[in-house]
Amino acid sequence: MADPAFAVAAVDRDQPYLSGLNPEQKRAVLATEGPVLVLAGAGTGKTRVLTTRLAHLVASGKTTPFGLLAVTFTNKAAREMAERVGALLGRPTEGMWIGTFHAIAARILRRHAELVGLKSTFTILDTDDQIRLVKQVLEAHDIDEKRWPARLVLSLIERWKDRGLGPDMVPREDDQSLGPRRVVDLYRAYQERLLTLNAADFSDLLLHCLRLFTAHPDVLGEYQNRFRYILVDEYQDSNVAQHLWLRLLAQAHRNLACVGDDDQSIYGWRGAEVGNILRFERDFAGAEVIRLERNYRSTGHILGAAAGLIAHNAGRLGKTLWTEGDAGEKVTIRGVWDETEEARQVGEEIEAGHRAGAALASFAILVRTGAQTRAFEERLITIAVPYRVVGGLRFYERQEIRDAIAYLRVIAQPDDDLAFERIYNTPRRGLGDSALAVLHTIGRARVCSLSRAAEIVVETDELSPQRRTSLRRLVESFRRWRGAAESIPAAEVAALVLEESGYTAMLQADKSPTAPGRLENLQELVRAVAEFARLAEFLEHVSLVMDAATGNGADMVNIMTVHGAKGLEFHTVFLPGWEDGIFPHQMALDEKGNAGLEEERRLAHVALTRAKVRARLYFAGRRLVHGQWQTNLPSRFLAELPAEHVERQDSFGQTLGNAGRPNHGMRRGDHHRVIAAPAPIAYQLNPAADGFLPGNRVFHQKFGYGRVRAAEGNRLDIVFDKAGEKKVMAEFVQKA
DNA sequence: CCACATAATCTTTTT
DNA sequence: GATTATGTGG
Repeated sequence: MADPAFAVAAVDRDQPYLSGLNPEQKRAVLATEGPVLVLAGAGTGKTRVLTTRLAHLVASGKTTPFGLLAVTFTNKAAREMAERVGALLGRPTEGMWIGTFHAIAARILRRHAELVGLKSTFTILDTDDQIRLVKQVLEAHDIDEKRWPARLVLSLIERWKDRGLGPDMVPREDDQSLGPRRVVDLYRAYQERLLTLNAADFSDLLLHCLRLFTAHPDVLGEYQNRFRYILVDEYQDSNVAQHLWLRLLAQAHRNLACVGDDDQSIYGWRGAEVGNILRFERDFAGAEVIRLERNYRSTGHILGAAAGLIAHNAGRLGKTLWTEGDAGEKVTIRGVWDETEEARQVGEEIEAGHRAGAALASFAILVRTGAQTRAFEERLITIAVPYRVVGGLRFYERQEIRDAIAYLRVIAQPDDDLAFERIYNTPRRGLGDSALAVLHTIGRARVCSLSRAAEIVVETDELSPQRRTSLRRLVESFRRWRGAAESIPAAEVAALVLEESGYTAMLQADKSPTAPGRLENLQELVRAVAEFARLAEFLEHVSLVMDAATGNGADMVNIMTVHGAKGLEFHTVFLPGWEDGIFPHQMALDEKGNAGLEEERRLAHVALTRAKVRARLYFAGRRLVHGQWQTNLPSRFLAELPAEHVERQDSFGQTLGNAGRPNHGMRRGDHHRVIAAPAPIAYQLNPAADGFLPGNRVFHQKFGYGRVRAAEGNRLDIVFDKAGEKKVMAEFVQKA
């Protein structure tokens, strides 16, 4: 069964790729059969183990690349893994499935979409689309958005989805009432809407897969047989749905290796379930557990500080990182007056280090929240030190990029109403809410997309002449662009669309300082499209590979959130804002109590272990938050760092011991007592749309009374008493 | 329907 | 402080 070429490699008993691995790492590579859990602490060579293991499975002839599935959380991790495995094997990883949970689930789903009620061309929605969809659902159910913001409702829905629960599986006690409705009702409506839009959100990729696998054992069997060996990275970040998905896929061969670190689980707010990793041995009977504890990254003091901190968490699997390296410098703590001083001190140290010959890229400033980057950016600009903000505003999330993509989506997927709504009046073409309402009415009546409704309505007199002309131009443009998409390369289509839609012209006319940058971004988008032959392929890439061009190799200081820094390492790490309320963040404390605090502590642990040689912690006495001064106490985490590994370096001399300080977190959002609103006054459609005959007297909301001259299906030719002859949809008139 | 002004809410982290 | 919802006048 194995490819002979690989069998030859298996004869090579040397297995040179194993050299240089420590005993535990080697065990993790060679334990190929049965369930395996590799607990890999920070800096213990996890990636190396993962890639070597994959290479070993192939080189030893246990399977061909075809039988391998490697799952990661980020696209970056997937790319790196593919590259490194390819390098180890000396050949491309063709046939091997390496990708994120979502990308792999999408790939499977595209093949069997019909079995779950989707067309294989389904669109993958981003958060923006999701919010707009929830808003529509809220509106349709007449729920006050002030009391129940779309974001909140969506997060409730997402939490269920993360747990693998469809609308019919939600336990009643988990549901909440929103006045006349329950959240589950909205969830159900939301899912129905997604199906009619032929769309899936991110979580759906997995949920639909789960349904597919359970309802169609033959399909499941196909994948079970194929994937002889399954490998999962960052297992501590997996949610319940992902866990179920893996379990189904691994059932046949039971060769499932999960690599992770419970101490680095920092995505609980996104539905990640630490329990997955804590329960692994119970879920997969006979699992072998391997601990990687030897750290190759950080000095002794840094590891000691991190270990002392994380020891305050209960419910760990327990690992102790150790190193043979030097103790190095102690971790420093500095109290500063405010965030300006904080930024100034960091800036000075970077400048001094750089003068002494250190590369700028060896410095990282890791913040708890994105808003904290500003002070540092301002400071670094002032002292002319180049920096990059990693993961800030991502390329594909910029407004102009999403607009452009929305155009492409409507071309490739005429049913994509959300994309259509986004751009049908961008740039301005005199089409507002009222015109949109007409399209919606037709869309509902005819069970068709807005795009299609637009095509229909321009043949009638439903809209005022200016608006009809405007809409007709748009409809004709889309027709033309769709034709073009058949014959010319995708990138040319994109360029054509931006030009002909007037989008480029709109930005050129825009005098705001951001406009030139936006135009450049659009050019970059066209370049990105050029890497794909077909528009659909590009769109798939966009929705799944949301990470932007990672800053080129230029020598710059790195500024990013701690979340964004996971998996990275730097010589010197600055950790500002270690204050209660900031880090740990108040919201984490308020919403999830002790569990939230523990997750924050793991986050702090991740932050510290990014440093190879030097870690500098800061806390400020006061700080401008939302334009208001806020005074904070030093983070309780500071007091948890073992004294022998840290050094105070300021003259404030405040004590850091503040353990046991009660947390009187204020609860936000007092959303009880929802007032029942009256039923909506819906525009009543004439249910008997057909059946109009020439000569019938009819009444129209806008045009008044008239007489049918000709009828063709739903399209009527009516001579109105006052308004004259008009073409009108039957849905809009009543028999008089 | 659009442009401009004012008001409110926001920021925890992201595939 | 900045983005976004709402209101007013053309």
